[in-house]
Amino acid sequence: MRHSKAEKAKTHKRIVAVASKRFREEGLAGIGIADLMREAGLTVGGFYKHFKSRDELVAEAVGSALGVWKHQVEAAASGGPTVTYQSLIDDYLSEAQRNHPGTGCPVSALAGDIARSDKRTRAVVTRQIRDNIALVATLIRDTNQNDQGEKDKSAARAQAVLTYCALVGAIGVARAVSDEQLSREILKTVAQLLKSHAS
Amino acid sequence: MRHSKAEKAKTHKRIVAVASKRFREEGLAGIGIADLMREAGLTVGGFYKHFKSRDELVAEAVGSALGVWKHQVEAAASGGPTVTYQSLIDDYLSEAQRNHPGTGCPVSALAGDIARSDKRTRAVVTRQIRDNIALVATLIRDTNQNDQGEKDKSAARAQAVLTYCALVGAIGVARAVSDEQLSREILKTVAQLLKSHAS
DNA sequence: ATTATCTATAGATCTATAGATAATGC
DNA sequence: ATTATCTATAGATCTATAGATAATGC
Repeated sequence: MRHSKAEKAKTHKRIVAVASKRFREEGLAGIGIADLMREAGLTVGGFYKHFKSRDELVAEAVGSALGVWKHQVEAAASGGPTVTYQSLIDDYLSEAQRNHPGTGCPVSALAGDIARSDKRTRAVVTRQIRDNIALVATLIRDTNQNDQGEKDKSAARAQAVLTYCALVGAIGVARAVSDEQLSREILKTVAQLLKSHAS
Repeated sequence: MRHSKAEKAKTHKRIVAVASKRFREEGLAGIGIADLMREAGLTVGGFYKHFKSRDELVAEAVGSALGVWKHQVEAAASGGPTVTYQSLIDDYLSEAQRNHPGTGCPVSALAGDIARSDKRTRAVVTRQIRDNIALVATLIRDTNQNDQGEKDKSAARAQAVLTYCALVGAIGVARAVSDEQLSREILKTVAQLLKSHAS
């Protein structure tokens, strides 16, 4: 019945991974502990040896989701010249991302829930959002290579803030709308305008 | 005990008004029927003489919230030259709007929940979002009075889509973030860039 | 006679805890 | 001895329904 400490750590990660996906799909209040544990191959009773409360899992799962997302973008960005500001936008606003909130950016899927969450969750999210905006700003400055002054640095940050918000909003609205045509128009239009504004 | 049909209609509106506010504040799953009825001065038992199910109230409350929001903007817009594309942005991205989701745009507060809602709710939302985008496009064309061609019409619509998504995203992110300074930077930056891009 | 509201409650959740079981770790 | 997991359940929800009450509406 009992597992080793190393096994427990693995189990812990599995619970967080399941929660991180299912919270994005169902909302932070949309799935219960029993269902999450079952999907992780466990039963409800073991939950509280891993987390003090449900809210603690929420904070960890949302933080993990944001961390994984940022890590993917960073890894791709440092991997070579194939990932750019443009490709980030096209990827973020793709129909695949829209159709699979469980593996996408947690801010777009959970912004409303996060705003209503406790201090810890919001603190984790705040740190990650700050990093994400900085990352977008870097991509923008990489795109406009001839601009290097302080003025362009703050302009790049401003554009990064707008881009980040527009991405989050566009995916959110595209998912909310039930008309496929309108949904696609939103994704395409926002992607196109964001790309043209940066250059 | 029993009220007249006219009274019942008033009661119905009161329930929808309370739900419309509280859903935006607490999320679509965040408040129960008993609490909503109590806030409307009623008890839980009477609920199902007004709605076939909780989901029916959700659809009606979200639709009502969007309708009221659009009506306010339209009424202000047709009331005189004081309401413009610029003032809409400043109002939407004000700290007052950020701090009071219960009376603000329901899409920014509930986008995630709406995407997970049933067909009826999403159909209502889709219609209203379409109207809202068209409304923003009209305001943009009023701003650039010398542009009247077909080309500018579609450019105005594209800009309206971006603006709408950026507004929704910016309020959502500004509410999620717990650092007041970052939150304010987001609101100010997005407002400023949106206004400068339109002209 | 009909019905808008009430009180009360059935049945289905969901979070958190208690206590048993069996393996790890000292 | 400790502890990671299990089964079982207490206690607090929440949606929806049943049946009573008293006013409207024909």
